[in-house]
Amino acid sequence: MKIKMKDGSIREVTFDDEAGKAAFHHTTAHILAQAVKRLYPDTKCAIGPAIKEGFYYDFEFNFEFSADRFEEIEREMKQIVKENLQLRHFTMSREDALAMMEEKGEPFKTELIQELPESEELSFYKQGEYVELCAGPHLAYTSAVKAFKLLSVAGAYWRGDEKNKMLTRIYGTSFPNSEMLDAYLKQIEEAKKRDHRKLGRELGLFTLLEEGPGFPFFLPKGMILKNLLIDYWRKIHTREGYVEISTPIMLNRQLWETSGHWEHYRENMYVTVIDDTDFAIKPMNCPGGMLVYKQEPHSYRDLPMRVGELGLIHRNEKSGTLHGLMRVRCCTQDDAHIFMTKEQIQDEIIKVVRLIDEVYLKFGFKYHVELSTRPENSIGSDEDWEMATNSLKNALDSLDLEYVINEGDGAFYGPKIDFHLEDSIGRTWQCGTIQLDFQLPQRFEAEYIGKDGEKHRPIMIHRVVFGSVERFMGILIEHFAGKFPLWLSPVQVKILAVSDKSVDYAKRVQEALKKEGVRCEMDGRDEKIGYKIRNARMERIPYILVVGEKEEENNSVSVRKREEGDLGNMPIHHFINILQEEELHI
RNA sequence: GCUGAUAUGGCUCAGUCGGUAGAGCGUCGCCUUGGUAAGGCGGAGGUCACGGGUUCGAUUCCCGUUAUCAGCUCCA
Repeated sequence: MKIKMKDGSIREVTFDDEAGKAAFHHTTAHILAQAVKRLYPDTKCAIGPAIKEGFYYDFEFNFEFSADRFEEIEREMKQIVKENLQLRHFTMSREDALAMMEEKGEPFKTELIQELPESEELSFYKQGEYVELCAGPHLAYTSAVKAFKLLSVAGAYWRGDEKNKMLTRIYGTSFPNSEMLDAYLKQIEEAKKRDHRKLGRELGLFTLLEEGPGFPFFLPKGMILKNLLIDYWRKIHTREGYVEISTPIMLNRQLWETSGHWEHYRENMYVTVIDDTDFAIKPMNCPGGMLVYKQEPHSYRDLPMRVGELGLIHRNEKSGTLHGLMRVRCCTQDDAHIFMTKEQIQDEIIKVVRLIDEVYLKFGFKYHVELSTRPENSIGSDEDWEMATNSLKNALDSLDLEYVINEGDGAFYGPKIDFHLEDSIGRTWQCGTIQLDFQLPQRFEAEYIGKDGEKHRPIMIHRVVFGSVERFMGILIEHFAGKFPLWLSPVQVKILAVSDKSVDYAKRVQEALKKEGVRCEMDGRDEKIGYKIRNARMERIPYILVVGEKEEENNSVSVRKREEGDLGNMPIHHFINILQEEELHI
């Protein structure tokens, strides 16, 4: 297909090219806006870009808009596609453009034009009666958009600022043919089946109740999973030279004033009063960690000190942001604070990046990295911020890691490297983070004695690998669709007795497996074997053992593997070997 | 927090244009002793999220609250 560039040139692209796909979606957004203007002429148009899997367009309607109107709009869009309008590019002077948008009554467009550089000729695209301020590129004709669908409607702030008016955003997607559209819609449906909230209920992992919005309850099987993740975490952190501490959940106001949280994070903190003194439930572990560091004097020989803490933190997150285990009000951070000298910064950051990479690789996660720089609401000197930011940059560069820069998104005390993981429908969630902090050691007057016998100020890294155990579990559940690797499965083996004649034998098999540390359950219910298999399959158990009179005769088990199906009959010890070869425990 | 939508047994959902509700799965009991994805019969289980209002009467209509869902803003 052909697309028209801003300079008037024509390029041949395909839907598989990022640029081609974006132009395709973007053109569909224009078709949507044109249809909306035809149907509801008083509607104001804001912006309508292409996004990863489609497009959206923000409108201001003068009536209450709902998805009931999608059908009507889609019909008009089909008409526009059928009309096969040519998309024509042209430029206009600023004055003419302003006059035109004034005349058309498009205040958002007027605002956009006013902010574009004065000298520049403004780029427009026109299809039929519809004209749009737009840098393009676009498809040459509307008829190329053979298949599209409006997907959802939601509010969105004008220019992404919550102080601005809220507009109505319509999301949709489009493809060169209806087969591709159907395949996409089907894929979305499939992905929804992996939603950790749904699987969490089905597999009995966790629950969220109205009694505690954002405060998850972990059920026995979810607790096994959580504890296994923590076991793994402890194992690798011990190997990497970390020690572990635990600090109180609640500490007095004075501490939070010292750390700066009282001033910078107050609205997210739960506060209570004890003996007339304000106490805050910790939203972060660092101040407690600082107090531990200060318990005794330190020598440069002690550094770097890597101090881990699986800290239970509470944050008053806005109600509309809560999302299953991904966004909660109470979670366990797999935190650690590393105290070190300036010379050790680079090395330590590299070590942490490598550790995070190792862990994500272990689970087969794809991730992307962002470097977040100084925010507006920050503390500390320009020099410190520059040095901290450069240290992070240098570490990433020396590891040859790709990253994007997230301007102004750092913590109030320092810049950070963030690791983002994808959920089942492609939303990304920040998990691991490495934050460099010069401020807290100063505020707490942390010290170490140098080689020169003088007192020096250590530098601090805050870092998490999982991020929060809860969010990581959410990602994990969706990534594996509940089919966890053997070592992580809450139930590794389920033994099914063919009939109640074999229940005693099934129990003996269970005992034998338990001796090897296998987490196994036995289903001795008065049900047919096909039914029990179906049940165990739906529970995503890695190995199912069918045992009946035949097996009892020769002390064997019939093995059914989650991914491969029936493996046939074998002696119990042979089955145990199979488990051990597959990584039964970490 | 904002915009919109939703809230009916443990789960997934019907339903009532206003006259206090139904299915499948699950659960319990009985029958069945069954060999690799659902055997049969029967029983129990619901203040229709919560609080107001309108009405002779509200699960149904209206208002408010809470929670959930999608997105925005914010964030691990």
